[in-house]
Amino acid sequence: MLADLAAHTHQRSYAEGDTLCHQPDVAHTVWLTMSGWVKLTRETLDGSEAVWDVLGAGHLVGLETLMPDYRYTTRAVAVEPVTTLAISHAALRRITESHPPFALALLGHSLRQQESEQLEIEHRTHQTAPQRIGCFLLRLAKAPISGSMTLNLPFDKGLLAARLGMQPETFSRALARLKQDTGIGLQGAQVTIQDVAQMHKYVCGPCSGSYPCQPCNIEVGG
Amino acid sequence: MLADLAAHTHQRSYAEGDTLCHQPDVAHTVWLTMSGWVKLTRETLDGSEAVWDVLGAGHLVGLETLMPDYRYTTRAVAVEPVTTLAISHAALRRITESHPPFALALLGHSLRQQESEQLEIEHRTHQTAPQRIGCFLLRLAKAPISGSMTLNLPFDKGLLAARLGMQPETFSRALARLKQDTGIGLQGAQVTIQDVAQMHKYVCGPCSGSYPCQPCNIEVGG
DNA sequence: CGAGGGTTTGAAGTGCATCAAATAGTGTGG
DNA sequence: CCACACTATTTGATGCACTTCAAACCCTCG
Repeated sequence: MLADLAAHTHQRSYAEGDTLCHQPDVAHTVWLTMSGWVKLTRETLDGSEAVWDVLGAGHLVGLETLMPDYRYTTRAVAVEPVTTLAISHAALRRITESHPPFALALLGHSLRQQESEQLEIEHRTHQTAPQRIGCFLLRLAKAPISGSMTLNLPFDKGLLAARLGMQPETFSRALARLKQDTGIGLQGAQVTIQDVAQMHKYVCGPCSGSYPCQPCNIEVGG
Repeated sequence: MLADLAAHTHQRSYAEGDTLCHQPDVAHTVWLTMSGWVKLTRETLDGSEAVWDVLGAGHLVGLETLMPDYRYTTRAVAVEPVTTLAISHAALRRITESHPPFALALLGHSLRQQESEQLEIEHRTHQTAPQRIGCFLLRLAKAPISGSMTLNLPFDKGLLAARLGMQPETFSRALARLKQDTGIGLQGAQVTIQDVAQMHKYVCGPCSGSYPCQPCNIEVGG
């Protein structure tokens, strides 16, 4: 089975700005991201573009196309140089339908993804902008329960703002507010969290997820 | 296989206010709703309760428990008298693992559910309160592309407000605003949409979903 | 050096939440 | 059948968070 899958999978790279797939197209490929960031966007009826998610390494792009009508529901664009494993859509469907353990693994993936999306709704509904940024930082860092740590914002602030569902101006002000409220250090794209436990307390009150907020799309490796 | 499933499934009814499952409990049952409304809620860390969804007939409650650690992620409470098919969690897992077509069907269900949740995020992020109400009405009505129609709000306005992620006061004002903007008729819980096409135009601009907004949890029958 | 995109800052406006209170509606016991 | 109690809903007044429009600043790169 693995051999079969491998036979229909090829490594493929994309440069910054390259498009993996367009929103309403019939699927030909499903990707497993290996490195780099991929932006998922959707076009709204009134013509604007909404950033849906930004995926790091180890995520599947286009899995929704396994079901009729086999069309991509988002556009995927490389935000920086990206390497992927490109899996033939037809082969993936065939293998999924013929190998029960594989289908079960995908079911598990899908259910976990759902949990992640439910948390996303909680975040957008109940967290303030500074809290959403802090939440993102904690998840990005895979932060331990306590202590301090330094990390770098993984892509530019404008995109991060869109990913968190806010305007760039709001992001800028919210980050300043977060600094004021929790004493984080800011130096360009570098952020230092003084006290992870305090940040958690500041951030996680409105959510139901137990910390650390497991289901997070922003993960490097996996 | 169906016989096996049926052997571990029993019809079960709940009165208004009865709890089907609690948030962090290990699963024993998965329910298929047959009639009545079931409210899904989550408790946040700071102690308040957030309404996650309100399910009509034909929906699965607790499917997320198929994956480790086999715990319910929400609390489910009957909002009115409810009838369900209660499926043994152990049996469902066993059948899912041993019957590939069944696993595929669940995978399909899960992927569609994901699509539904993605639309929910769009709604909460980009629609105004009046638009969210209009969107709900259109989906509730399985509205045709044009014409007019009358329908009844399926449960009380306070719960509906929570389901749509807003305060009761906001709901009241937003409904009045929707009347002013689109000329709907209001008489208690009865709503008359004068012009479905116009309502669609008023409501759907900020979303990417094609109308009619298919993935909707509020469906009677299924 | 100059152009252009990313980022910050300022000022004003919108939408929703919150607190408070009035009103409508519903079920109960008398 | 009515009065009461209680809840659901509406209405008013105010505040906060985020958006929007505008402009300044900064930084990189040709």
